[in-house]
Amino acid sequence: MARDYTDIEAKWQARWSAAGINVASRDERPKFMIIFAYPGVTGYLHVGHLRGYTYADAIGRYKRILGYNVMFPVGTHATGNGAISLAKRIKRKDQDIIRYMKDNGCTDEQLRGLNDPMSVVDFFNNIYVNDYWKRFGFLADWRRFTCTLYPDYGMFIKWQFRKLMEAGLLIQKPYYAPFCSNCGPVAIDASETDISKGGNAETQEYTLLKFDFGEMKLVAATLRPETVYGQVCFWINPDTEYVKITHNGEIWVVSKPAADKLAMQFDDIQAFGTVRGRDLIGWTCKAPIVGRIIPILPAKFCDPEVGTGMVTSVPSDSPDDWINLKYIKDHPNDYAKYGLDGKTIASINPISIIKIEGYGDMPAKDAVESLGITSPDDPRLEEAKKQVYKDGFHAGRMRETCGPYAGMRVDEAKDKIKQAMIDSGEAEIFHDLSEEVVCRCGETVHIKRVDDQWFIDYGNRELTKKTSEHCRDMEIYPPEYHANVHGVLDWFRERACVRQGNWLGTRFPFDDKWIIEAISDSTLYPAYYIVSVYANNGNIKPENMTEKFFDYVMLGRGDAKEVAAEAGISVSLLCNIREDVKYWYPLDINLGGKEHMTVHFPVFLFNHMAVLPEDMQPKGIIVNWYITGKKSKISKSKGGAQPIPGAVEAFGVDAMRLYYSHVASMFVDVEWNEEMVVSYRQRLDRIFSFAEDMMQMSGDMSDIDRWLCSRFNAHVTGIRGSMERYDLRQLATTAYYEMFNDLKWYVRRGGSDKATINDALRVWIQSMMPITPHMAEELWEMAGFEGFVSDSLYPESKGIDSSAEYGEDLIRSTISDVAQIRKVASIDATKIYIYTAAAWNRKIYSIAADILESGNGLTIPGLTKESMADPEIRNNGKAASELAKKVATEMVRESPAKLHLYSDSDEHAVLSEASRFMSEEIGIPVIVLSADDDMKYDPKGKSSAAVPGRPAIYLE
RNA sequence: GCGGGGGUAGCCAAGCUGGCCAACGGCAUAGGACUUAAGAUCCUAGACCUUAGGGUUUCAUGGGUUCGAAUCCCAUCCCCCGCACCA
Repeated sequence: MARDYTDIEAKWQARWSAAGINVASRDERPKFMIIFAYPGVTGYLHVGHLRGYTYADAIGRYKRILGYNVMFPVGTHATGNGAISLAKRIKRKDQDIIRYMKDNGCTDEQLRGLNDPMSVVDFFNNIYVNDYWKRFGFLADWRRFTCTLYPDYGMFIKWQFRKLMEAGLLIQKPYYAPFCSNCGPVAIDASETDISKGGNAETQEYTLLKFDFGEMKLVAATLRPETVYGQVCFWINPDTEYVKITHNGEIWVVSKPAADKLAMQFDDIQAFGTVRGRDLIGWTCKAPIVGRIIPILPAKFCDPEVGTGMVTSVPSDSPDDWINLKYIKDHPNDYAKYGLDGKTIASINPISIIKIEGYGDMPAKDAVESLGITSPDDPRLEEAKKQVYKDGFHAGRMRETCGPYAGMRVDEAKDKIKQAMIDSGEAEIFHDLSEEVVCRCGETVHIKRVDDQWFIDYGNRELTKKTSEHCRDMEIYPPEYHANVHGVLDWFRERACVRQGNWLGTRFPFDDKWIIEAISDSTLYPAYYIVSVYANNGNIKPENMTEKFFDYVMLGRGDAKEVAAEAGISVSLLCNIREDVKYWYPLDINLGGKEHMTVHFPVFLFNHMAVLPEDMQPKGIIVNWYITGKKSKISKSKGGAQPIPGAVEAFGVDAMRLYYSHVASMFVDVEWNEEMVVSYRQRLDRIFSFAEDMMQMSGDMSDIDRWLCSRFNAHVTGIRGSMERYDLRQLATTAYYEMFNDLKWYVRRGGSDKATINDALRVWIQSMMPITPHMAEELWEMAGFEGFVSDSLYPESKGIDSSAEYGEDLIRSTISDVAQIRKVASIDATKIYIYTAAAWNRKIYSIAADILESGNGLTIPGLTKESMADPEIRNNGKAASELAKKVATEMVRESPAKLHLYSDSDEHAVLSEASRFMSEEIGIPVIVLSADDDMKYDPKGKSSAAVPGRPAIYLE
């Protein structure tokens, strides 16, 4: 039973390749261009990644048999520092990485070659193409393969940026970037590519509040500038040594780490002295905005590493402040050593500033008390703080103590108060990370102000509007994303598009010190696949790819002769490429994982709109969800996931492709489950054997042949309809279950006609080809069909034979009714009598059909009256009026054609024909009689219950 | 918080432009066929009740719209994801 799928796969992959059916060249057919969002080259992929890629191939294959000229190109994205850090780690023989590489099949010899980033990229490019995509039977046009680090690709990116500049979408402004003093800019993300600690850190915006203290200013950093009206004291860590710095003509006092951080964000910071925390305590300072003179108190919780190491105190709304102030008030004697007298301490009283539903005057107090916090060291203070902040920010209103802001919503007041203080010189803005971030080199990462950072202006109103409008006409799946993408586009603002430091990528064309970052160089690239084939075969070199060259081939700008001369290529080549672009673009489908919904897809759309004309805008997006591991996403960096070569070996490519396609819709995460894959593989085994058996049959035509043809025509219509929506799961259900079941029923019913079987097999194999192409080719060949099924043409439906289907349904439902009666009545029958309905019954259906056709509407009185006009019907009196009533109520929404099936079908002939079959199925002799037969055997008078579609049954 | 998605029978998972739905399909389960046996395969059953093909109650919970709702509306509870220089 077990087949060698590996051999079958290899055989057909080789034949496809030899025949070049994967190659996409311009011709007269309509085109279809599909890509999947290329993966970043960051290591080995696992079985989950192949899900989306497989969908792209299956869709491409389906379009191919519909007669489209399909282009399915692939590439990889290697921009960034992934390859750099991988190469570094291999070079320094990092044990984790060596083990990871070896576990995935990398040999020692290969490892030795992987000590520079480009070797790493080439190594993985090779694996992706050969071990993954080709191994999965993809009909991709391999000649078009490209990678973001190829020089020719870089020329295209430079051109893209020149066009963005031309469109006024490149802007420069200051930017606050995570920065390592050794390595330059670093990326902070959960996968921790650049850093060794702090992947979840966020950049936070602090407001620096300046408190007059003699000629100096004590500077506190706060995330809640709206609470300044509640300031009643000032916290300083007595054990910290603070530094004095000058900035903008002012003298500031901040912690030493804060001074260093400030120096990265302000140009003029000069440190010139120190001041001990304990020396400041007991004095007073003047709070901004309120002008209140407040005492300086000691607080150990002031961390010199956070903010400025000084904190303004708003006990009404800050649980920390509340509990600390309470502690001091309760233990005034402990503070005498700081020169604080009890009277001063006692005079400090919180000021109520924010009204929140469900809280009293002092939200901080309520939060602290409801959690039962009594000590300043309680770790639950963090929770209390979050709760108060959250409730206050979203549900709070400023009280009358807040001057001009009284009555305002807190979220609104926050920005206004902050801005007012900045305008009056009482505050400035400072950026800091929410937790410690450490660079891979060991240095702590801080936020640095970059003045001349380049951004792509995705906030541009006109661009957003045009892009958003275009999306309405696109095919975007799932539909939820089609609805939601507008929101995502609106939400986009400027986005930093270049960076410096440890980075592989294309140099920014307007300033060489910048390198284009990883999102920005992977948005317009589908168009480049049209050109890459000419770069790959050597017809055109990177130096030929001038701005005018791309202007001509992408935008049709300029004069062919002049452009060709300038670029140094022939006019015919130039025009040929231009024709290719006109033929292939726009892209029909860009398929990618759900992680792309908020970043890649929007910028993909924006860049197309910004650079290319109306008729080259993308037509479709499909988003696929993940295959996950137990409990968590199987991550390529974590290892341990099922490696692809092993899985392919164990299950076979087709079984995996069927698994991806059928186990769930595209739009839901699925937990990887080997048993499922095995069960799909078994289904393929069964289909294989069954199809082989069918090929051996050579019987005669019978009624069941009409039925099978009709069913398969319905399936063809169904598949065509589902695939309009790219619904591969429905395709799989039809091809691997419904069609299979129908064929089994056909055989069970004695079907064996060679011609019918041939037709059915042809369509069946074609229907399976998009998902299990290798098996399909094998069967196609065994059945003796010409050429490749991958290269065949899918038929149109030849129509439905509803009377054949009606007859077959009648037989099935009769068998099922018999079974049910036997079960419920627990009768041990020895013979079964089936009575078909009397002719007058059918007449009523016929009359009902006429009424429906006339458009008068089917009603009980209407049908009864017309029926009773017929003497034969009237003779049956009550039974007739009952049936008329039943028909009128049940069939009121049916089509006349359906009613005619009831009235015109010769049920007696159908069931008599099938009586032997039914006897075999049921296991007891079945005798078919007609209610019209006066001489029939009918001891219990059951026959009168027979109606069309439902013969009477008597068990004896 | 903002934005988005979801809760379906033992498990996974379709359906969700309202009626063809007791609800596709798979896995697991039970009965039968085949077999010396096991396995594989095939058929049948599958919420509950029912001695004639019938009935009753289901699609997170509670309301509502409708002749009719898993499907539409409202409220509640619970789960998941994205929030930027990260592809």
